[in-house]
Amino acid sequence: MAFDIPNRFTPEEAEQALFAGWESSGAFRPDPLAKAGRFVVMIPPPNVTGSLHMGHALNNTVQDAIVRFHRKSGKETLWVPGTDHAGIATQAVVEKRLFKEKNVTREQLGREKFLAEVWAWKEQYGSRIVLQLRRMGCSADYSRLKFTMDEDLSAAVRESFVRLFEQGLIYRGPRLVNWDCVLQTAVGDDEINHETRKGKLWHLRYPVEGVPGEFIVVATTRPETMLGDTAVVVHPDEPRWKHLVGKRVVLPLLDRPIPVLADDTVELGFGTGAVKVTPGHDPNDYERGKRFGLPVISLFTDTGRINENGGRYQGLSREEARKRILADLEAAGLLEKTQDHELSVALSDRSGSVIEPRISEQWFVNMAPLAKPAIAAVKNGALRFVPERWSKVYLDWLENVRDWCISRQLWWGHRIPVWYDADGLAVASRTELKPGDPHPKSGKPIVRQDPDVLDTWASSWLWPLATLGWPKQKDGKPADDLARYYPTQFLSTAREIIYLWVARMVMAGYAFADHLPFDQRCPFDVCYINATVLDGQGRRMSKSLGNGIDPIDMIDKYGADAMRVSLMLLTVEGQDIRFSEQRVEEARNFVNKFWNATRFVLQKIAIEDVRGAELAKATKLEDRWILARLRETVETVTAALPACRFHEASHALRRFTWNDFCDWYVEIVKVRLDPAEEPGSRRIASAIAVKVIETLCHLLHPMAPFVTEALWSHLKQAGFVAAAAPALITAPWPKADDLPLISATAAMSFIQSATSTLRNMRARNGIGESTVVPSAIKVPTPELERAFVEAKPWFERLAKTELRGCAVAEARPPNSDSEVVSESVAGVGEVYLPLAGLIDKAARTKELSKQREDKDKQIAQIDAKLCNESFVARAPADVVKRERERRSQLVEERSKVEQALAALRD
RNA sequence: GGGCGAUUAGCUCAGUUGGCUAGAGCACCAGCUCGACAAGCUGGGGGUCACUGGUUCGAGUCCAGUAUCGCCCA
Repeated sequence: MAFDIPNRFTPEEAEQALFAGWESSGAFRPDPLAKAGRFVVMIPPPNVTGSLHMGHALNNTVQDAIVRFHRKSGKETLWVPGTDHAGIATQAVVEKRLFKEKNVTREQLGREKFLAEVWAWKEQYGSRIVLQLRRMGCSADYSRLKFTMDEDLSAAVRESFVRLFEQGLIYRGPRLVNWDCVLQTAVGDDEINHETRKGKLWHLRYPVEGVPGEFIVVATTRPETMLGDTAVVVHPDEPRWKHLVGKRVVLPLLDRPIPVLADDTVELGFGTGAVKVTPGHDPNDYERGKRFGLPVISLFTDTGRINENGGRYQGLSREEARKRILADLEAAGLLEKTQDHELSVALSDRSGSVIEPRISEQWFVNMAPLAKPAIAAVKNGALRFVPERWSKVYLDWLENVRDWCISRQLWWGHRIPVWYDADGLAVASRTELKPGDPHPKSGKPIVRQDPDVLDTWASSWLWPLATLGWPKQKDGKPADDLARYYPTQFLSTAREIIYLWVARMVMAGYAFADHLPFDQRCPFDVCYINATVLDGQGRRMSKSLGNGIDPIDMIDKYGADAMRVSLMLLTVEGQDIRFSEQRVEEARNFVNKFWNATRFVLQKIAIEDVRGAELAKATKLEDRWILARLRETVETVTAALPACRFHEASHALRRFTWNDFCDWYVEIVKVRLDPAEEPGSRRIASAIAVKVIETLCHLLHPMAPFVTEALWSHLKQAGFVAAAAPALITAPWPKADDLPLISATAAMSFIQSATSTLRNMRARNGIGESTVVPSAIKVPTPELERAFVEAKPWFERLAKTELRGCAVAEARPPNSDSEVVSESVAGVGEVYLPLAGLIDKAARTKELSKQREDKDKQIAQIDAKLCNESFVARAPADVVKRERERRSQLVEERSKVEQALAALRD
């Protein structure tokens, strides 16, 4: 016994030490001596308040697999990790906590003290998600860990703002925004969830001016907004109302006359056919208002109460106002009817409150000029999406891009670098201005800084640039990392943020990476869009459903490798995946299978048993076969991994490891690994087993880094690994060409097939596995006759049989069961199992008759093709040839079945 | 309303440019403690490839339409 390792891989004991070993050896840092080019990846920075969910687990498994593959392929590899400050989410978390623990609001604390609290919170809890990435085994360069609120990244944000401001691409103005009345800030479209709710549709009567008793009826789901109506529009062809176009109606309760206008965007025949227009509180009406030049009335305060424009309703909340207004309308006889109605309600992602569209002063970026090069990048191939179809989503958004509201009425975030003098003249500045400093434009004293902060995306769109040091310069040249590692090669992310983040990063690349020629500024070559991880029943994982799976739980239970491998096995390009704990368990079983095969081999042999073996001189069938299969597997995985075909790579590895290596090769050579075996045979079998295992360590390493590193170190410790590399993580990726190109597939698959066939015959004749039975085989070719001479010992062992005869002319022994063995290349043969006892003739006759029927059917199908003149004339010659060969093989199979039937009758 | 995706075994899914008898894992049934592994081994059953047309010598694969489900945008 050369070496012993436990019979189970215990991730909980191994993972931490392996990870520490990688990190302390510097394996995660880029190797400037690497010769095969560079490979750089930016992590999509997770939210600093967050914790790892299955989406992160998948995305980071993908990145780590790709990164590890390229690192092992000899590239200078860098994966930059980090987190973003998630303005609104983080502020909400800290506010809630302060109120709960200290019963203070942020207003009571004041801006400075509150921000100190947020930083304290971040120091304490903000590293959680990064620690979780490390538990997954992510091989990012943690010495370069970045946070969007770091000083250097903040300087980048300020630089980008000032540049755009000076180019006139940033402006401030009143706009309809999504207002969160609880958090009292504008929120982005992406920070909103839409929910279908039951509500009501109220039909309101607006009296026509000067025509007592005549009304226009409008329908609304939000009657309280009527206080802000500035017009009523009807379709020009609407029979009920078209005669009123050009007249005015009197807005009830406020007695304000408003015009009746014709507008062909009103849906004809829908609802009452007339629409009230509230430009201050409805996005569609806002657009309408602009077209007609209507006044915009804002009705609500920051907290969602009716303001001074609401007359006697001032001070009421939205809910109270609705009740009072409906009661007052009803009393005045102006409420025609109330219907039940389903409507879509916009809710704030963070506070859960109903979003109020509201006019407010905000900062915007003029996006159209920035979008142009980002559109061109995809069209000219500088940027490629995988799967390709996502490029359409990207282009659709960019081609219809709207200006970006970048201001948020929050405290946590990058404060807008704009200062005002007493006249309100704004100036953007790279350096901090203080009250009293002269205004760079007017010379008058500065009186205040803009109170707002920037949208978090306004920092994350700079991520690939800012993490590498932009805009810092050294002697007029870009920072070292920026010059060396920008642009990157690969981005892996979720489809939800294709426009929020991906598109904006591309824009920022073209706008700001001015140390490079324009056409080289795209921040990454490939954008891989991940699958969505669904639960076992195909539902999204969500907190409210409680169906989420915590990846850390999976790691605790099954190990990081198992979780990663399960995701790799499930990840088919472009398809969503249904994930469940059972999948992790299956992957764990696979990891353990490989572990145990290695354990077995290492128990049997030592380095002395392998020395001097030359794989290229292997002559035995099983040796040549497994080396050929190994070579194929290296080729498959080496092609599939960098192309993000993770399912293909992982399945090829599982199939080869389990079904070829463990089930056949190891079983076949078990005896040859024994010290009693003839040394030459033992040496070559041992060397091949070690070669397969070592190669599999490399191939599996990107998806299962821990177990492969652990096994490889066992191999190394036992002296089996010659590589100079200190660890598998940086050891060179195997090359298919280093494996001998020899094959024995046809004969091997015939013998494998014969083995299975005999096992099957034993089972159906009720022969237990401990009984060795005699058998005979009729083989199709003299070549197989020879192959069997060599393979006989292991065939007998694997099929638990004593092979009495094996020849082309082998005769059927009397009173025997038989079965056809047919392999497309090797040909048709037959396995005989002489039975001492009785054969169930009736049952067997029935089975064989069914087989004969099947053969007849298949022959008839082929005949139909071959008799078809256009098939013979038009199908490619090799297809026709294959059909002819197949037919003769079937005829032979049929005649063997016929013979078996005849033998039964005797 | 517009766009995208899916529909193949009981379940989850593969299936290259159309071409051998449509595959895998799980589940199921039967057997196995054989000195790597019961997280295992051996054998087995199970499919009208959603439906209707079309193109083609040939369609799970290409085209059109229908149905159902899911996602995104407005």
